[in-house]
Amino acid sequence: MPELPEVETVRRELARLLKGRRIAKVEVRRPQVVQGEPGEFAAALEGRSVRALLRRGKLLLVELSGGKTLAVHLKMTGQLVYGERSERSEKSRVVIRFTDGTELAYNDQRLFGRLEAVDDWEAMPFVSSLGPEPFHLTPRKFREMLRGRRTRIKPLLLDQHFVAGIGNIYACEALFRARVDPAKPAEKLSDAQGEKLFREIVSVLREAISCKGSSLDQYVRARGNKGTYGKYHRVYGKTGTQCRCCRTRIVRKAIGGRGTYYCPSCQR
DNA sequence: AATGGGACCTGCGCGC
DNA sequence: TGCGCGCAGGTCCCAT
Repeated sequence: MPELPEVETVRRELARLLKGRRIAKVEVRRPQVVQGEPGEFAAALEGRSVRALLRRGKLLLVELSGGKTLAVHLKMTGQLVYGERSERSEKSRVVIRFTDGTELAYNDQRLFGRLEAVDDWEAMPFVSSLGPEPFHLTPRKFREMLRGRRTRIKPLLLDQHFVAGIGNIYACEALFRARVDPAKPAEKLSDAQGEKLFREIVSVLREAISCKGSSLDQYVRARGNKGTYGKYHRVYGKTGTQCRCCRTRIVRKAIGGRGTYYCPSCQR
């Protein structure tokens, strides 16, 4: 799923749905998706109430009473779905039941995602290694961050140590909109290109959030419904369709091992 | 420092 | 119809 816009959507929706609810019981059906001993994981959460929902990059944080936080990384196919007991599926790997009988299910087809109960989420190694949030940067700062970076721009955008929250879809879409070749070394972007790319990153992320994310395969919102940004994708998954600017066919090519969609004629 | 490959998993669509 | 292959929105770890 889940790049910044999808995680942010789930964060906003779960904030309304979960705040104030008290956890009665945590059922770990697949031990490998929780960090540490399942029994300890469950015990750390049970009896606590939901205070707030936060996000850092693609990591979702459920802040609980008594100083604990549930950290959730959805990776490729994780879902957090709130509802009634009957809404569980066979892909529900962890089920968190609240005292009123409603549930938060963690569903995951591929079992890559992780749930962890922590005391200090900001001290998590994953969190302290993250780059800045895109929304906290400016075009000028972003452009300066590209200086001296000889790596190709697209893998750099996907590097969470560089900037947090951008994934494969939004990297491709932002590069297309900025007309930047995904294989171009980052330091070779002109100042204008660097700033343009940053503005396109921010606008594509904002537009995707306002559409509640892109539901291509597994990603769903907090009540199980889909995000609609996929219909606005200009290149991602669009191999063979015509570029909206120049009619050249969009191609897919692996760059840094990841499928990359772009217009070979517009993007320079 | 940067890049490439494999690992972690399941399941879908495609070509033969 | 069935099978094998490639591919999938993420991240980590290792080798070069």
